This record gives sequence, C-alpha cells and structure tokens, in this order.
Amino acid sequence: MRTNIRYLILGLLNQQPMSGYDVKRFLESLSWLVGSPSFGSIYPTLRSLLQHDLVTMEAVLQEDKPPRKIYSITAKGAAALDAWVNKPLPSATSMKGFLMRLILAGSFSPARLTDQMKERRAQVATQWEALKQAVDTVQDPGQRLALEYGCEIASAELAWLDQTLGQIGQQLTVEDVGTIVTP
Amino acid sequence: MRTNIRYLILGLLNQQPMSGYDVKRFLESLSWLVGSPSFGSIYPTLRSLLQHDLVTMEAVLQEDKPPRKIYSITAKGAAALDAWVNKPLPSATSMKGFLMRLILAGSFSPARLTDQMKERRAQVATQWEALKQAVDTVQDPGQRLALEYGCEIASAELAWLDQTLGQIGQQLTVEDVGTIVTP
DNA sequence: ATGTGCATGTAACTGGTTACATGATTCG
DNA sequence: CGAATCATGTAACCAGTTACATGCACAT
Repeated sequence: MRTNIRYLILGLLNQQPMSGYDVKRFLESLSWLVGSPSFGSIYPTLRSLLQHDLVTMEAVLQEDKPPRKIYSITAKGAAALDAWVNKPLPSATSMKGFLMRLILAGSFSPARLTDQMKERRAQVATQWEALKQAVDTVQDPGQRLALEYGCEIASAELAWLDQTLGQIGQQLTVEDVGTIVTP
Repeated sequence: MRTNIRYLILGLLNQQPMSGYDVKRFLESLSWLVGSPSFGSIYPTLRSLLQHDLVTMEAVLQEDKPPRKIYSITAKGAAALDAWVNKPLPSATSMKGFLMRLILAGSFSPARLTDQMKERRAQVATQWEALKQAVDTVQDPGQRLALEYGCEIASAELAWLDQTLGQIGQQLTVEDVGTIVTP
C-alpha cells in the first residue's frame, strides 16, 4: 500500500485550506473508494507536514470548543505536491492508488492528467491480457471466479478510461482550435 | 486493511499442502488482484500457524538446497478457516478483501458462497447509489472524475455478481429444485 | 562474471489502527 | 439520560515491507 496519506492530505489542502477534522469528514465521504485514515494518522501527518514547512497553520479560536486549526499549503508544499504528481505511476498501482491520484486531478495540468490516465490504461490492459490467459489454465473454481471477476473489473476500467480520455481529448481540441462543435 | 494474510495462507493450505515459497509464487501470480505479501510476512505467518497447531510441517530434504518445508492444514486449522469463512463480510469490505474470499471459495459450501456474494451485492449496491448521488453535488472536477470512475466500477461489479449468481443458481436448481432468488 | 531461480529466514523500520482522554453542545 | 457531533490529540500496538544473510545450480 504505497498510498501515502501524506500527499492525499497535501492535495486536499491544495484545493482549499482546512482542518484535520475537515480532512477526515471529506475522506469519510469517499471511504469506499480510497478508505478513510483514522485521526490517529491524520493529526500526526499534519504535524509532520507543518514541521517540514509544507503547510502553515492558523488556529481559529472558538468559545467552549478546542480551536479549529486550519492548515494551508505553502509554496514549498505546492512544489512537493507538484513533484509527486509528475512522477510516473508506480509500476503496479492499485485501483485505490489510482483513485487517490484522480481525486487530486485538480492539482494536475490537463496534459499530466491525460498522461496519467494513459499510463493507467497501459497497465490495466496488460493485466487484463494476463488475466484472460490465466482463466483458461486454472482449474480451481474459486480461483477461476476471482480471475473472471478481475477480468470484468479490468475491462470496465478500460472502457471508462477510453471514454473519459475521449471526452477530455475533445475538450482540449475545442480549446486549442477555438471551434465549438454542436453534437 | 483487515485483509489478514493469515486466512489467505490457511485457505491455500486447505486446497493443497505447500511450502512458503509456493505460497509466494502462487500469490505473485494474482498480485494485481490481491497483492503479494513479502517473504518477510509469509514465513513468520507460517511459523505462527504452526505454533497454534493450525498446520503441520514436514521438511523434505534436498541435496545442496535448504529443505522444502511443506505445510499441511490440520483439523483445528480447517475448523478455524471454516469459522472465518462463515463470518459475515465486514461492513465495509474492500474489493481486495472480497477477492481474497473469492479465491478461497473452494473452502466454502456453495450456499455460503452465494450468501457471501449476495452480501457483497447489497454492499456494492448501497455504495453505488451513494456515489451516483454524490456525483451531482460535487463541483471539483477531479473528485467528480473519481466518483464517476467509482460508479462505473461498482456497476460492473454488480453486473458480474448478478450474472454469476444467476449461473450458480441454475446449477443449484438442477441439483435441488428450489427457488431462484430475484435480484 | 553476472544474474536469476530455488529456498530459507531475521531485524529494523514504517505506516497505519485501536483505544483512550478531554469537554462543551445539541438531538432524540 | 444517553448518544452523536464537534475538535483536538497521544500511546500502545500491529501488520506488513525493506533490506539483509546464506548458498547452490544453471544460463547468458
């Protein structure tokens, strides 16, 4: 699980300043997709980001409640995020890992986003082929089920990637050429 | 990540006796689906299973190589596996977690397998609804992409589950004329 | 000669969870 | 009257990875 909560949180702070509690709430709403880290990892991560000057913190006092500590990304933090985002996808990226990057797409240039999706497409296509081959050679019924399931998910993912890449491609073309095409 | 390698390994040993190295090779072939644990977790896990009398070990001597240590499941181990397998799915099971159980389907009764798939179906259906709703309320383009992606995967999974449940249902019906569950 | 496959293992580390503590406020 | 929401945090623990050590056989 090279998922590193660190950059996920940094990416959220890049979209807008927020507190640790806000981070939790937000990720909770996406928990099925990327899983929600516990407070026991969020707060220490924020402290670490602060110590490395990747974020700043401003305490907003409230009556009868602990102060909300609002974290904002710094220039150094934005640079670190940018560097991370522009690294190629690790060779065996999980769906969760890819989703994490997708959530941060707002921090990407459009070109980088499409690159990333193409990298992913290539990886999934390779795995799909491998799975299709494996299905025929496996005898155990459970393993077969698992492989078939994997095939199905892979092909759905490929379809989505192709469709979405197509849409983004069209949008970019419209901007570049400056023509509006009515559908 | 309540994925517990422990039961995955125990399940493999239930299918056939094998060595730690064999376990590794096998899981490596499925690494895209469930991820492959490292030797650094496999060997200690096997030792622990041995100490708890869930498996037995027989060393097969080889010339010029370390002996292969072949692990076999015990009655106690089989009982433990059975107990695990018959627990309901944890409320927020990841795709990986479900796949893991699917791989062990050989250790399930057919009835338990279909139950399990129905539990999964219900969970995914719920999440799908939530995602579809969320897509319309989210403004950030990256988050929207992630949610759409999630929707697509969820619907592919539902389709596969329904289709597979249908097939299994037919098989069971042939054996034991019963009712086909409506989806 | 260099690496890959076979085959075992250990120690240090990391990234996370679980469970706790604090304390006011509002809802059923 | 208890439970949930807001809001912070810490310490103990755990599962797993990384990097290492050993050592032979076989291919490039």
